Amino acid sequence: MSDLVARLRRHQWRMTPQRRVIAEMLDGAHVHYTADEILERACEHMPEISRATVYNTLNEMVALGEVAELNFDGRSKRYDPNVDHDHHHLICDGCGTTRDVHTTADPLDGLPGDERHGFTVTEASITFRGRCPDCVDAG
Amino acid sequence: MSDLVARLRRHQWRMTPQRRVIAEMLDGAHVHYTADEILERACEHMPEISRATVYNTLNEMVALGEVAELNFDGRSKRYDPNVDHDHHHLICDGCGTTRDVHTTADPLDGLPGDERHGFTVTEASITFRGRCPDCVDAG
DNA sequence: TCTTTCATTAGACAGAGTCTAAGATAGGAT
DNA sequence: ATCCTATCTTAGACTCTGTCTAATGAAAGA
Ligand SMILES: [Mn+2]
Ligand SMILES: [Mn+2]
Ligand SMILES: [Zn+2]
Ligand SMILES: [Zn+2]
Repeated sequence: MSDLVARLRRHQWRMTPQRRVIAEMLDGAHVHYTADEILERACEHMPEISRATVYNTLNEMVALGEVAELNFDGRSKRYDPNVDHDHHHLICDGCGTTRDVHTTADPLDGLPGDERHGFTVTEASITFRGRCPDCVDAG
Repeated sequence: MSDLVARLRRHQWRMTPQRRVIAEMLDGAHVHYTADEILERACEHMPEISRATVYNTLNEMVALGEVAELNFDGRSKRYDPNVDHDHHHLICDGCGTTRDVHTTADPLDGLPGDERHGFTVTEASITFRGRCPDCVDAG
C-alpha cells in the first residue's frame, strides 16, 4: 500500500482501480510526470482507462492538497506528490524533464525588506534550468 | 527611438511598422503583458495587425535574447523586456500583479553539485509569492 | 443483495499557440 | 528613383493541453 494511497483514503476518497493505478505511479517519484505520461503508463496496467479520468483524478488530488501542480513552460502541467518535502525544481530545456532538488539556503532570506514593495511574502520557489545528461549528449 | 528597437536593429532585424509597434510597447514596461494584451494594444495603433505577427515577433525577440518569456500560472505566457537587468519576480496571489525584484544572493550558488543529477545547469530564477498591499488590506 | 451516490467514459468543446501558403514590402542593388 | 528578392504579414486551419457533458458503470453502506 503506497503512502499516497493511504493519505488519500483518509480524505474519505472512494478508491477505484483507476485512482489506485494513478496514485501508485505518482507515489515517491522524484521525477514529475505530465498527465499524458501518466495516462500512457496507466494504460500499460489498465488499457481502457480514459484521459478524462486521469485529469479528474489528478485535479482531485490537487484539490485535496496531496499533490502539487507545476507549470514551468506553458506546455503541459506536471504533478508532484512530494508536498510534504520542501524543495525546488530542475528542468531540462531540451525535453522538459523535471526533478526535485534541495538547496543549502532559503531563497526568502535573499529578498531584502526594501525589495518587498509592501507585499506579505509567504513563499519562494527556485526554478533551475539546464540540459539533462540525455539532452547534453544529443547536442 | 526606443532602446529595445535599437538593440533589435543591431541584430540585422528587418524593421517593419508591426515590429516597431510591438517593440515600443514592451520597451521599459514595468508590467509584463501577455500576447493577447499586446495584440489588443497594438490594434489601437494598427488595426490590421494579425495575431500571427504578434506571436512571430515575440518569439523572434525571445530567440534573439532581447525579451524573456515568463509563465507563472499555466495560462498565457508573459513577455519581459528587462533581460539586461538580472532579476526575479514577486507575484500577488490575490490579483496576479507581477513585480521585478532583486536578490542579494545568486540562487545558483545554493545548488550543490550532488543535487545537479548530471545536468548542465545554466540558469536559476526565483518566484516569490504573497499578497500585495491592496490584497492584504482587502482581506 | 439492493440501493444510492459517486466515478468512468467517449467525444465534443475551448484557449493558447503554431503552421501554411499566398500576397506584400524592407532595404540593398542598380 | 526604381527594381528585385529575400523576408515579412496575413487569415484561417491546425495542434496541443485541458475541460465539460451526459450516459453508463461500480464502490460501499444498509
Ligand atoms: Mn517536486
Ligand atoms: Mn521582469
Ligand atoms: Zn533532457
Ligand atoms: Zn494583489
